[in-house]
Amino acid sequence: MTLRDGSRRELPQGATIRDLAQSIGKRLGEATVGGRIDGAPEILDFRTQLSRNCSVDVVTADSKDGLEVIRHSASHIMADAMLRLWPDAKLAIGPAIEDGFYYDIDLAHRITPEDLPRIEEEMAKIIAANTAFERCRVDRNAEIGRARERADVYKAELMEGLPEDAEVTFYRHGGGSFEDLCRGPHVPSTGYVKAFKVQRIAGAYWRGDEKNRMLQRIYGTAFFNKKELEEHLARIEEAGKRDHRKLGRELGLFFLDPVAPASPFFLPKGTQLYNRLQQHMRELYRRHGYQEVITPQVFDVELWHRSGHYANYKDNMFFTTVDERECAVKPMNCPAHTFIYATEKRSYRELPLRIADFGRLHRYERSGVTSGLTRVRTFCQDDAHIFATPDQIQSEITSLIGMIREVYGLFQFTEMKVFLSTRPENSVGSDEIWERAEAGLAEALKANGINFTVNVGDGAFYGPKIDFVVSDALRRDWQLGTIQLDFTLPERFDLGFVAADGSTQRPVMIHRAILGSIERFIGILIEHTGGNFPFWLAPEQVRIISIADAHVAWATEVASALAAAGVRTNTDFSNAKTGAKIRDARLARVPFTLVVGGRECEDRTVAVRERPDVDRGVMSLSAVQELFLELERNKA
RNA sequence: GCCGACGUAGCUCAGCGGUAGAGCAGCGGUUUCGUAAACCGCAGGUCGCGGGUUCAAUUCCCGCCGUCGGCUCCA
Repeated sequence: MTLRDGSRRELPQGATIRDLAQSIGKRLGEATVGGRIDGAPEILDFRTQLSRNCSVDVVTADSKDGLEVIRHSASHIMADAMLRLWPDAKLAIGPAIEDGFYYDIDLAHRITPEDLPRIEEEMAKIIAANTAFERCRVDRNAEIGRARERADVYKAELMEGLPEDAEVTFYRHGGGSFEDLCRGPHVPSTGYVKAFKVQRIAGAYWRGDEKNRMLQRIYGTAFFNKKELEEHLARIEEAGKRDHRKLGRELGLFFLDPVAPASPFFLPKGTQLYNRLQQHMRELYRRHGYQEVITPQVFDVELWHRSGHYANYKDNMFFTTVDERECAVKPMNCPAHTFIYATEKRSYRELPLRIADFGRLHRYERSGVTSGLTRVRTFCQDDAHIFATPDQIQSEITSLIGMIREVYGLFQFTEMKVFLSTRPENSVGSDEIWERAEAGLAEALKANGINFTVNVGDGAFYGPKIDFVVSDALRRDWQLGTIQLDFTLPERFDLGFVAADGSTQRPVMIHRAILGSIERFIGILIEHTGGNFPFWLAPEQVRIISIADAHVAWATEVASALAAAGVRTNTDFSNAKTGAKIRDARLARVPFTLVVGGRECEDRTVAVRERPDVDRGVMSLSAVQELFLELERNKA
């Protein structure tokens, strides 16, 4: 066998992954929970027999892959615990997921939060017993019969979904007291699950289909050790503190009200942030050859029939009747931009034509899916449509990737994942057009040296897309930017340009957004920064605090000078104690606090304090002005 | 939309079949203070909305609306 590090080992015929690990060291043997053979993606059971001349990656409990095995085993243990508490429960599925695991069960008893500690107690007993996870091959048809007899419909259905000749395996623990249909792998024994928590209850449809019965889903998580579990739980708690809905209220940025469900009201501070972001994008547009337009809000429904939105998107649209004409509020800007394009006969010399629009969009979202700023019914995107010749696609996408990297870097989103989404079921356009578009995007990504994952069937109805997903400070993923290629709308709206040879040709449309929606981006930014926006974005950049009434005159002079220089300044001349005013400024996440007391009045200076807790010492008025202008210039 | 939980003062939360409470914020006053909360007082609520049960409902039941956690969907 060959090991990951390239070393080779000889083992007797029939040796398993674990034997191999044992032969290297006793501790490695014990830590082994599975393995990979010949670089295959699946993790195999540690009992898997090795064939001759294979290469093996040993998966140990403390690795990332091992964690997946631990979590999967924890989900079995949780299922066992629930069956002990409610013997009539029917098990559906229980996989390991990103941050833990879940198990879907069908149970007459409504599980309540009070039940969770009971489930944990049962699980602890099962783990303390430390019984082996045994793997057994079973006869598919016999097991389907057995499951049907017990009315174990979910397992029966799962097995029926497997091919006739599939190898069907069960995993047992507790000496056979619990068994479950499962491909595995699992840890050697229940005692390997050393740190777990049962977290919450949710509803979930069987097989994710809302036509099916709703099951009860119990979420939990497990880690290699207690310390990692604690860290994870602490991160969840920190995320709760940074929740943009909570900070949005505390910082006076925005609020929501039932009079307009899922439609945020932006307060003056939130609006400042909103406008500053837009202003930044406009600066970027100026450098990249974009032209901004303003387009209507409500259109005759005929437009949406023509664009394909009515057929493919009407469930997400708002309709209204005006002068007996049926109209729809725009959910996207693209059809309007085809009209902008078509106002003139276009020459190839004008292309690429880049049309940007901060138009307000409305999309009807089902009541259960809306959330804070991240999923709303009215929003605006940093939207633009690029009308280009087919051979300009590559260079436009390359330039877009550059813009995207620049913008995300500015907000310190350092990790970026890229997804290429292909043709969905509901779509318009010919196979040939789709193939060309998908290949075009893939090529452009490759040309830019970008690693990407393909999401089959996840494209927009008019074209394939590239999505850009960033990781925030708490390692949560958010989709921001998108680039969508569209050969269909230009056809539907019969757009053309005159080529160099005098022939009329069809342009391609590139739909693109970098921040995504401004609303959602603000929500993400609040959580990413915990409300500590960079100086250039902060709604209130500086707060000036007087120590006593005698200092108000000089403090006012400082405030006026800064305000005149364009710095967003507030004053706190209330009769509270200095400590209390400092505290208020901190809680408001104001980047700079200038304290003015007797000494400062005398020297005509200010005492500068920078968030989070840096004393910048005493500075002259001109020095702080220079500092702030510098920060603004550098977008720091 | 579906499953579950929740909805009490501007905010965070307590209470509970018998006239609704705290802290913070707000307002008035005292204090003029040097880097994370001075002190005293006042005011603030048809207990989400509608119906039902009851002598009596914020409390129990039903419906609706909204919020939260998920499912599905998605910028």
